[in-house]
Amino acid sequence: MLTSSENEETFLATYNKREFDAPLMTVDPVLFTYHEGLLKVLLVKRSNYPDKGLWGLPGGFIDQDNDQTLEQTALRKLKEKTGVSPPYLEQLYTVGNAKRDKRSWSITICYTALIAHQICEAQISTVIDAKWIMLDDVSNMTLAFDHSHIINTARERLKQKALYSIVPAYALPETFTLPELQHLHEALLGKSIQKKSFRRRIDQAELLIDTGERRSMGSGRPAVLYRMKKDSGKYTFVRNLEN
Amino acid sequence: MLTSSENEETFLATYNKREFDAPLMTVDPVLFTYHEGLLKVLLVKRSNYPDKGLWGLPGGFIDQDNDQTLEQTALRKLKEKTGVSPPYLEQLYTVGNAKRDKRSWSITICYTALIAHQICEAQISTVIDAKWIMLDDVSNMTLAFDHSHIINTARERLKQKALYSIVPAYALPETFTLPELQHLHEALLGKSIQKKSFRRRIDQAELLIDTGERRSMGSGRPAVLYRMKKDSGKYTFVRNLEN
DNA sequence: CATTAAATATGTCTTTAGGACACTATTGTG
DNA sequence: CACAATAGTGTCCTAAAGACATATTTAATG
Repeated sequence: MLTSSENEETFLATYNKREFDAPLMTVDPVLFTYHEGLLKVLLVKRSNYPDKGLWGLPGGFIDQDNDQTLEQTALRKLKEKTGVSPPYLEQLYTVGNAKRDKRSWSITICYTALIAHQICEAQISTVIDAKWIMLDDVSNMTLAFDHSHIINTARERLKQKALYSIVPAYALPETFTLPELQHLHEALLGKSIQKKSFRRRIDQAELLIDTGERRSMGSGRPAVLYRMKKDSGKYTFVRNLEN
Repeated sequence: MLTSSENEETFLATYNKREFDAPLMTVDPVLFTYHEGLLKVLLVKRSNYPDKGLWGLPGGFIDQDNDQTLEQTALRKLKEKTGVSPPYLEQLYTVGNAKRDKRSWSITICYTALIAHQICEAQISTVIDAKWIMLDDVSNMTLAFDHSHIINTARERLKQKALYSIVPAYALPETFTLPELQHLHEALLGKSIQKKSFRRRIDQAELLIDTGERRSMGSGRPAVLYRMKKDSGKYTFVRNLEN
């Protein structure tokens, strides 16, 4: 196909013949948050064929008239459900094959997104078709399409990031304490971290700003509240080799 | 769209109306090799509208009748040009926006691929529309679409991999020497590496098999030929933190 | 055949940074 | 005021990379 078209008119004539079997094209963001010591992911209940009634990712089709980029599609779909745009959005990977959707060949571009629970709590609690689901419960649910697999991949990638960056901090409120961040990392890694090592690495990388304020969690010494240096665009706190 | 379709028939009726403006969908592999101390990338001369006559990536449209997955599309396109399937193929990222192709909204799923130069030298030299281009020359060329940017991204990702893995070794023949591998890594990183550190890390990770053979490059002590442990599926040679 | 040049390979000391864990600091509570 | 609970630090140990000198093995040369 398209072997002999040499100008736009010829191309369009040829291409339109192909469109009858153009693949399904969607964008699927995996939005994580961290609240009350638990990792959660945003799911929505499907109202259409196929897999109607099942829970799945808050994705959808690209709106070619209004979305200029794939990221805009991801943000638009998230805003529909949460009311806001997440501060962190990064492309995860793209799945495309003939089997994942019973309708036809199907492609979805997946994103990992992070947001503070408090920012969208109000909006989400008003709609009945969107919910935060504990990540540990997701493995026991039957989700639409291959969304379980996509969520696992996103979680695995976020786990890797927890080893060398403070990207997970975007799942926390704007200000947060180091113990909070450490617990989030421990939840992602599935094991405890040496407090001293964790703090040392973050200190040396100069990724956080001391707000001067403190927060007390009941009894015990209050923890210092930090804020991310967002201007730097730098998240990693382990050295590069061979520098 | 698709808000009220509840079964396959309704869906198809609705979906077919959308197809007139379905986005363009392509797969674009960036195939690297390393030969005579130089990094090279495979480019093909476009024979069709748009950007006819410009060089670009050896990509193309998904063949829904024959490709079962996106990887199969990538491999098929590479095989058309090189005659073989590369031993390393990994998804890079997906670009999708309204501007990258003058025809319409366009999406391309990009892959990084690596292959030994000798394996496809014969086939490539027979066709006039495919060529190995030195990576350093690519920045001075005007390529089709946003292919320059895609190649830069692929190179940057491969550079990162050179810091902690021996994935670049797939750009070498099946057996290779450690000095060869080091020079390849140095070409990717753009600076010299401490020989001892490099060898120590690779030794400890046990990623290579000593073939027992040696290869002499003119004068000087011959270097031991190694082969990758392919069964292990393990490429990284730096420790994980918090293990 | 001895010497040298060139390349591969290793020995070893230094430096850096994370692991372990004891210790100090600051709060609320009975 | 003692004590529990949580936050944060001091310090020694260990692992691994950096730096660089040294040894090894080959081809080339006179």
